Parts: sequence; structure tokens; C-alpha cells
Amino acid sequence: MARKTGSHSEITGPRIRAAAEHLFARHGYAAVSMRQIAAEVGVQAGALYLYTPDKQSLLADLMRAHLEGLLAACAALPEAPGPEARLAQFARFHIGYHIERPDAVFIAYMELRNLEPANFAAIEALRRQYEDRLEAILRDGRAAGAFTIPDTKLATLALIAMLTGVTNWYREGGRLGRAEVEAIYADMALKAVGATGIAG
Amino acid sequence: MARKTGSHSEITGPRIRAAAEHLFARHGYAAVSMRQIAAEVGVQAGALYLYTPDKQSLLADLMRAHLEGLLAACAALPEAPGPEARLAQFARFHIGYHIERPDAVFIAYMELRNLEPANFAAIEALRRQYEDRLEAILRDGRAAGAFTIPDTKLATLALIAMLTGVTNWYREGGRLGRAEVEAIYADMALKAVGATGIAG
DNA sequence: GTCTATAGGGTGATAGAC
DNA sequence: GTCTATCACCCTATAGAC
Repeated sequence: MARKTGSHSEITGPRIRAAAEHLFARHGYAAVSMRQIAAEVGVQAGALYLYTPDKQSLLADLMRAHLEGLLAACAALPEAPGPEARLAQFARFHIGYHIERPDAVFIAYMELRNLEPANFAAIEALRRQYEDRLEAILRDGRAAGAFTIPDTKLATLALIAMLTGVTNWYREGGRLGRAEVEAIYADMALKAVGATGIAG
Repeated sequence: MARKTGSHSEITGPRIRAAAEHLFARHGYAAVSMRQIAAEVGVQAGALYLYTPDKQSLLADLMRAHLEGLLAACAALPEAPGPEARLAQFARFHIGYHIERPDAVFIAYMELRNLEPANFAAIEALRRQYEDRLEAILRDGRAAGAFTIPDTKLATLALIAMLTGVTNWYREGGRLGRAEVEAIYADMALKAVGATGIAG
């Protein structure tokens, strides 16, 4: 792409997304105005429309980017040997990835109701893809006799809710470090599905 | 209290709270206008201010009422014999109570950021009281050797997140009934804390 | 690429008639 | 107890100057 002298387009775009992510997470999409976002970036409100067609797209793009990043990182995990190791790996990955992106995570599951139908469907499909990865681990583990699960779908949703819950309280520099939190949650996840072996 | 002939004050007040609860849960506090609430009730916007000093109080009152009801219902539970029974009872109670009030639950943990500082502190104190009830069960159970928990506070937060997660997907008339869901979750909660006995 | 100015409309809350 | 009318302000998005 050709550079345009004196332009800031390559820096302003990311800064707008960062400001929007921060403000949406803190105050909520509906409570944040385009003027506030512009003020945080240091431009006037009209300038935002060079980078996004409207406020709704700004939200949808943030959520899509987050979920696509989550899926890509999850797909890049190395193969783990056996159901227990796979579940422990998933639990640690999920917590680590979410702890590092509290704003994006918050938005991704608090602002679903502010998405227009078409955007909602797209985001929901991505979320479900991710859910399916955990469900596959649980299903395989149950088939192999490694887990005791009355209902695979329910266990999937219960585990994701439990693991995602860390973002409600975890703070950098708090009583427990990231590694400890990952270990404790992975252990609880394994126990919750009645894992027989030891792989936490 | 004296009745005023031709007045609707005893019916309009509750209807306003019900409409606000429904709309706040569906679209979010910031996205709902006083005019929308009034329209749902069937009055003009100005009439709302006979029942609430402002929009913020409407939100805070809904959240306080929900949490006070939750605490009262929790306190009214019969004594259960032993740590496993106590935890199973709590898990079933939590799920049952939350499943029956999806709107209030949604608001109570999605709209915290829209509370003014004084209201936030009051609501947060109630939430913490409830959390402490579960934490006491886990602490006692660990002391009695019935549970295996690396960190009591973490286990508390993990279990509450897991149990509250039901409200994200549970629908009346769905694949699983309330009793089944309660049983499955109570079982997972007991396993997650390494319960030794059987009381699910 | 960013600015100022503005169109067109919605907002919370209040005043005064009935 | 409710209505109509209104105040003062904020909103998203666009047009046109620079």
C-alpha cells in the first residue's frame, strides 16, 4: 500500500479500536458516545467515520477480531496425549488467553445483545465453534471412559462458565499469580468431569 | 394507608418495576429510555417520576430487591447434615432461584458498571454476603476433611460462576428440565471440590 | 486526514393543567 | 395520578472547508 505523507491513518485506526475497546468494556457500548471515543484518541468525532462506517461496525469488528484470535490460538495448540491432558491444556489455555484480554472478553459476552441480527449471527457462530472444541474433548474423554459426565453439552457450558469466571476477579499483581490460577482451575475442571487419571 | 379513589398507584408502581426489569434485561440499562418504559406500562414518561426519583434509582432498587430476596431465601434454607449435603443444597437452591428470575439475574451482574458509586457499594456488599455463604460451606467442608480445595476463595468464585452460567442457556421447556439440571450441576459442584461422600 | 458546523432526532427531568 | 408541553442537552452521522 502506498504511504501518504502527513497522514496518520496507519496509527489512528488501531488507536480508535483500542479506545473503543477500553471504553466499551468500562461503560458499555450503549453508554459510550462516538465523541468520547474520539476524545480518547485525540481527534474530532467526525474523523472516526474515516475508519468505521458506523458505531455498530466498531463493536462487531472488535468482537469478531477477539473470537477469531481465540479460535486461531486454540487451533495452534499442540496435540496433547489423552483426554485428561487435553482438558487440562484447554483449561490452562482458556484462562491464560482470557486473563490477558479482559476488555475484549468482557465485551464479547456482555455486548451480544447490542449486535444487530446479522452481526449477532456471525459472532454467535464463532463462539459456538469454540464451544465445540471443548465439547469434542469431553465427548472423546467420555467415550474413552476417562470422564464421568451425565450430559456432555451441559458439562461444556458449565466448564466454560467456570473458567471464564476468572475474568470477573483476576487482577495482575493480586494474591495469586497466573500460573497458580491456571493450575487450580485446571484441577477443578478435571475433577468436575470425574477425570480418573492425573494430568492437572 | 388511605386509598385514593380513582388512583392506580398501587398497581402502577409494580408495573413500572416489571417493565424496567424486562427492558433493562433485554436491551441494557443505558439503551433503554424512560419513554420506552412508560410506553410498556401505558403511561406518559412524566408519570414515572411519581414512583422513582430518577432512572438510576430504578436500576438500583431492582438490583437491591433481587439480592435481598436471594439472601432471604438462602437464609431460610433448612439445616443440612454435613458438608456434602450443605453444598448440594446450596447448588440446587442457587440454580433453582436463578432459573426462575432470568431478568433480575441478568441485570444484577450485567449492570453493575452503570451504578453510581454509592449504589454500587451497597449492591456489592449484598453480593459479597451471598458469596460468603458459599465460602463458609466450603471452608467448613475443607476443615472437616470432606473437600479437597487448594484455595477456598477461588473455589467459591469458580462454583458461583459455574452455577450462575445456567442462566445463559436454560429455557423453560428445553431438552432438560429444572430438576435434571439441578442434579447435574450439584453433582459437578461436589466433584469439583473433591467431595468424598455422596450427597448429590 | 482532520476539522468545524450542522441536520434531525432522542434524552432525562420538570412545570403546570386537569 | 396522569397528561401535555417544554427545557437544556446529548446523540449519530454527514457536508464541505482546509
